[in-house]
Amino acid sequence: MNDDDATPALLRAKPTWLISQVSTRAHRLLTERLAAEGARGYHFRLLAALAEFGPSSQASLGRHTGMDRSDVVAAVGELAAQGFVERAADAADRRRNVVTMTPAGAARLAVLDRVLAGVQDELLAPLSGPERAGLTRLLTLITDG
Amino acid sequence: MNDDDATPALLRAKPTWLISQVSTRAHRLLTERLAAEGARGYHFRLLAALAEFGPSSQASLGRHTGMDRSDVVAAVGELAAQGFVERAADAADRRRNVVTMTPAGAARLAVLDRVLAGVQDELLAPLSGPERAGLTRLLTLITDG
DNA sequence: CGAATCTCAGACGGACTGAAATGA
DNA sequence: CTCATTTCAGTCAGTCTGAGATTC
Repeated sequence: MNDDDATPALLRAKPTWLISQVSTRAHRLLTERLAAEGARGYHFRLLAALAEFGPSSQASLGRHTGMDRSDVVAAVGELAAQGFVERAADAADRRRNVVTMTPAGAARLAVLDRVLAGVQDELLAPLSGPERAGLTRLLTLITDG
Repeated sequence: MNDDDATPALLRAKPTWLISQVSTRAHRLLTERLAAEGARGYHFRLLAALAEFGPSSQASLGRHTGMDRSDVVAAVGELAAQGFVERAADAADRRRNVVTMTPAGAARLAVLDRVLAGVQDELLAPLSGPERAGLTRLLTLITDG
């Protein structure tokens, strides 16, 4: 009963299994490291989108980040409460709430980006530099294909 | 509002993001294709463990498949109701339920393994043969490292 | 009118914890 | 007594659906 944690070969051989294993570990790492900063993955996603695309409606943020409309509402509320973004009615289209990143939000994004970079290093520790680039390339082929 | 589904570069560059994207797609494919056979991922995992390690206690199956003890109970119940496994008290250690795969279960495993092979092909369609082998190698390095 | 947006309220399956009962 | 096993109950965060109100 000591070798009881071995995975069946039928499972270990499947790329989908490996991906799901790695993804679970990545998600755990990410959640832990961000929680230590009092943040969640949604916060980084939203701030990154605001930094790249500028002030946006909440619906647009949802599309850019792959988040559900309901979850955008909640996460933007959290970021607003911390002073990292501001919510304001759009004068031109009053259906919309325009979300804008504050200077504090930009600083926050920089901090979280460093946390995320650390997570990449932890996760990919067994891989060399070229191997990491190769992995990124293959994964990108899949998501773009 | 047409290029509204672009992902921020800060996100796209992170291996953890790519892995999570690919994992989500893999999970969706897997769930769909297995549902078309009236099966779930847990069923394949359990049958594969039984095929490789022989009759096992439920706790042991949980360790082999990375499943939670509660979920093993439920999934074994489903497989038993379909006649693919049998549950019997262990004469030697009566705390245990020994789970045994039936001939029908072995046939079921073969069917599900073919379904899973098809899912790999769908997911990795953009990759060449050597690229698929390379991806598997890198992912294995991460999980074993 | 149809379509898009914001918001809340709850569903839904997956991962997990606690605890009780049984027996080694 | 301590530990492992089975089982049920229930928690918990993440994802998503429905519906309503508003505005284009």
